Amino acid sequence: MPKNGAPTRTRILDAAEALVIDHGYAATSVDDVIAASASSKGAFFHHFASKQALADALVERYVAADLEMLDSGLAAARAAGPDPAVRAVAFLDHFVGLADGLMGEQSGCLYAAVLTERQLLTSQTSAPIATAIRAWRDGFAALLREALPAGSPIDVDDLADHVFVTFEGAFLLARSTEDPSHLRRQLGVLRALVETALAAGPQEERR
Amino acid sequence: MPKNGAPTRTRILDAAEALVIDHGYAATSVDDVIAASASSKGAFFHHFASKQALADALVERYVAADLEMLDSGLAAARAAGPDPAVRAVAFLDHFVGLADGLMGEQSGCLYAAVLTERQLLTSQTSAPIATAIRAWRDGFAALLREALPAGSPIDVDDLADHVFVTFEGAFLLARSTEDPSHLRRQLGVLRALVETALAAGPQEERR
DNA sequence: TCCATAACAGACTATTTAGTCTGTTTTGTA
DNA sequence: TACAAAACAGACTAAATAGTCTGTTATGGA
Repeated sequence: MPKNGAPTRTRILDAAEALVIDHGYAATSVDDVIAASASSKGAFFHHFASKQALADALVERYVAADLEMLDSGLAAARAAGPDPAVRAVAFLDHFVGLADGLMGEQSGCLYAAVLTERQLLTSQTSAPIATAIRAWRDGFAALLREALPAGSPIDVDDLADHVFVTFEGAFLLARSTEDPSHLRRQLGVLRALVETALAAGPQEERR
Repeated sequence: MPKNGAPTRTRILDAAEALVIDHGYAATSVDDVIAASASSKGAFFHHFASKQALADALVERYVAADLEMLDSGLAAARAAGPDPAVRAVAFLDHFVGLADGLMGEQSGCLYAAVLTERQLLTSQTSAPIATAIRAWRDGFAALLREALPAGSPIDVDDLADHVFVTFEGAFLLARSTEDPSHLRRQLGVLRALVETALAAGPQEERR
């Protein structure tokens, strides 16, 4: 029996992730997670010291996957050619293409669930999320810095943060309207707006 | 004593709103609300039949205030002059101006708290939120329809929804970074992007 | 001037919840 | 081939939680 506990741990994490994204952390009881993962009290507290430790592990795994998704976008941008504006738009296009697939699996984001509950904000559980947000900003800002016309009134870091803002806002919009296509549509809006902003010539040459 | 229970009811709603926005609905106990509002079990269940009924009243009041804020933006747009593009940008400018004030009072949005918990989504509590989102979309879309250049690839409804998306995304960003200025900054980004998109001539005349 | 009732106050209860504790079953390993 | 320990299984517990119930008090209308 003690050959390998990893599959059980993964089953618990999978069930907990789905439940927390859908119901929220406080509204998800340990017994709910146990039932959904077909495990037991013993199994749960063998793998996680507390419900808090589950939250930590959940966020850690989710952030790792998120950073991989960021990297795939940065790779797509580099593969789009040498032009900075084309690269920046390709970065956004990459996620427009992924959007429907992301919403198919589970129609929500763990970040939103964690960030709306103070008990998770104060307990270092959310610290990796702040790191991920920073990575998305820095990654896209590097692409934008070379692409934005000189004299643009738009702050590069703020525009880079707008990718995260669009993701999270679109997840909430999709939940309220029960229309999962909103993630793709909102990322498409951002793509179109950024493309126009990058196409606009240097501000001082506008007539 | 039974002169008027409205002040007590308001105190309970005020305390509950702050707690739910900060901690989430499930993480806020009725006893927490009672303590924060300096009332009692008797007072609470005299004014609200259940915790669920509190959530309903909370959302109803919040939506009413939100729709008033929308109207103030539409009024500001009309007051900005006859030019459709100027009006649309003035609408966004209005909220850029309000942003820091909104974050000062309480650094979060009830919508995000409600939309992340399934139990509130299934119980009609969140229905007024969907109505409010629709009102924001329709209100801003009407302004945009006249202002967007012919042949723009951007869907008017989706761009209109992006205001809600920016608000909610920015609230989450602000909570993660503990920097309340993000609401103003992200609304500023949206304003600048929309201004550029509206300034871009009709798509078929671009060279 | 009553007195029905709105507006509370607070003890009490049934259920839920996170976490504990005692066992049991397999292994990898000495 | 013992055997220490990982990997569970599940009964049990103390605290928290939503909601109830019995009072009490002060009005405003008949």
